[in-house]
Amino acid sequence: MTESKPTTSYDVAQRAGVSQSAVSRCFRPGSSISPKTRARVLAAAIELGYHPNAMASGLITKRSNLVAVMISNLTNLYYPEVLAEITRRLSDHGISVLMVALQAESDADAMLDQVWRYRVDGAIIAARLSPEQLTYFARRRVPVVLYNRFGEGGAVPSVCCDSVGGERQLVDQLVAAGHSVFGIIAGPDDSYVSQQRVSGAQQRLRELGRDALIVEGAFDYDSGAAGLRSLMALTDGKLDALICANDLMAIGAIDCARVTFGIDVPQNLSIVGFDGVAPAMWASYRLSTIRQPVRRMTEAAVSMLMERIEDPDLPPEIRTFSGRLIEGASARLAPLT
Amino acid sequence: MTESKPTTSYDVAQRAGVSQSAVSRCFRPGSSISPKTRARVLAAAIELGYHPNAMASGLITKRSNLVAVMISNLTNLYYPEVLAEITRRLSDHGISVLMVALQAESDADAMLDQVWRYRVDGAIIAARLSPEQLTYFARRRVPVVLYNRFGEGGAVPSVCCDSVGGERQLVDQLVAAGHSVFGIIAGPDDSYVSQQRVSGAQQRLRELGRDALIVEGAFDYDSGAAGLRSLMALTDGKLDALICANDLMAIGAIDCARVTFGIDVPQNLSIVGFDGVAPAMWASYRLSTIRQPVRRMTEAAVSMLMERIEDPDLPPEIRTFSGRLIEGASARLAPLT
DNA sequence: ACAGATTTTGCATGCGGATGCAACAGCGCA
DNA sequence: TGCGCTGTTGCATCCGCATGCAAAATCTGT
Repeated sequence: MTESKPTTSYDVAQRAGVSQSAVSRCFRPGSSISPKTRARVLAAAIELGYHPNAMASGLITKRSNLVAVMISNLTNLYYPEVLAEITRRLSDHGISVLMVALQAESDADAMLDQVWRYRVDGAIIAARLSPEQLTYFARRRVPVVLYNRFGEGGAVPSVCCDSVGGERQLVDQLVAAGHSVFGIIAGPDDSYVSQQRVSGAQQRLRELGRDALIVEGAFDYDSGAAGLRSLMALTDGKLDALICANDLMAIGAIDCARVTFGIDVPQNLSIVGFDGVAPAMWASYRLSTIRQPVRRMTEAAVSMLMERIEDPDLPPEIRTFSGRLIEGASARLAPLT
Repeated sequence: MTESKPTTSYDVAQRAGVSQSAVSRCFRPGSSISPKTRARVLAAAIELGYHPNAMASGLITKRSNLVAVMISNLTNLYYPEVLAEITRRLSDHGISVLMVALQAESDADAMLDQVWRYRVDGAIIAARLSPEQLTYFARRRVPVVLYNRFGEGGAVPSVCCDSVGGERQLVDQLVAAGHSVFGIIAGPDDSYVSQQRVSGAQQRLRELGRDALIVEGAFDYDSGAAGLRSLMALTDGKLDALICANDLMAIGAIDCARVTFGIDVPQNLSIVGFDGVAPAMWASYRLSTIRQPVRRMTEAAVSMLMERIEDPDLPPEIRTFSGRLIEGASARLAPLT
């Protein structure tokens, strides 16, 4: 019962009494094949457990039906959901995912080597790549969609959540609720997402005549706690409203506020985040945050990519989605009148 | 600057003034090639931006250098870490990951079709597959390593965390600390992991002359809360010690205990989990749990798989790793004397 | 029933690279 | 200088499937 040699289209052809071409055409939609032969071939294929060899067909069609999904920090709580969604949607298009998990930025080149070797049809990138690395995709005419990031001068198709708008909303409501001493915990300073969110918040605060102290974090739990400690020191304990560049840091900050400082959140300190990850909804936190519309964003990313795989000459396009404010219970918010 | 046609080994050969074979040998370790030609070829390759076509080489060597990583519920908090580790380790072996995210069990067959088409060299499976589906791997002689699950009668190589031992440890310490009314929130009843953990705990409780009420959950936050409510009702509020089949449910239970019932954890109710996910360490929870040694387990999974890719006739083997008890602060524990 | 219009089918070839084999170069030593 | 030996190189071929083209089969209408 141990079939040693994988079956080829020739085996199936022989079994069905047709030519190899006929077998090939059965598995290629749009080819001219009569229903009768088709049935015979399919029967033989099932009987022999035949599955077309994607490498052989890719070699000749120049379509691998592979898309690289590049994600930097998978442990970010936010990305697993994105990954799952993207994978599912791509497979609806008959496309498989070549997973690329970047650890350090340093190994991006080594990982890209893999990507080139497999002649992926496209890539969805939620990782920090250098402009040169992005240029390579263009040079090789491999369509790319960036996820929550922009390419140089908007020259690369992107799907983004409107960070600026989201932060403005948060700031508006924090200000309207009467907060006075604002702090911001940013992400790593080389992160687009962080830059967007921080400058969005900062700008709106200025417009409303407020100011904020900013400390840098690393998008993780610990740096939320550390950030809060810094800000408490800097403000002499008067910190009133804390804006975190993502949920994970907000959660870290909430815990730190309660445990380390014994502060009541949101009574004495309002904390807001960004992303809308699952733990943000947990009863201990009920984080006030902006939830990214992951479904719609992944749907857009995948369809934009597919369009560009069909027609590589489509112009770049940036689709921005508004997040939804989750009121939560970690901040005193008031609608801006 | 837009290179329309991807460069082939022939292009490189011509540029370097050698034969195509020479180019091929430069990229295939162990081939006989002189340092001089090698240097010339590599220079030409870089100049032309050449990367060997993995589909073409896979076609002839019958090695795709792809491994399928199949994961069912990526949103499980535990798996992203596993995925990241596995991906990293595989890429150290020059192997890329074909990501397969199962949503419903129903679409496993459709996903497997992709796996067969790409002629993956092996698979690491952290998803529920039917015995027949596993048999297909064997029939096609595709090595497989199961992650935290077993095949029929131990016939498939597996890497597991010692659920039974871990649960025994937890139970021992709970009993030693004087708890009396035990409850267990299990996972879905078709989950191996859940079966192991629950029966491990249950068995040890019996050995120590105790008993436990069991309710079923779904491994997620909400079912932790729901499970606690059920158990509180069943025990008339006398529940004393709660054993959850994973951390996520334990976290849900803790929140529910505090918020819904106003119970002090661990003063009036001890709650323990299993896995050691990141949120379990957060200050709001400080969950008492068993941490799976993810590093060692993924390392084992990858090396077992690689060995079997080299030699498909290696006998199946099951490697079990002990988890480490994290004392946390969600349960009153006492070392068993 | 037959010419013409329309599928359906098989043949032959090529995608890009790996590899056995034979030809070849370089080297040491007598 | 010449012989044998080790180490390189090129040639030809094949991996499994897709596809243009021409031949064969089927259908159409009269």
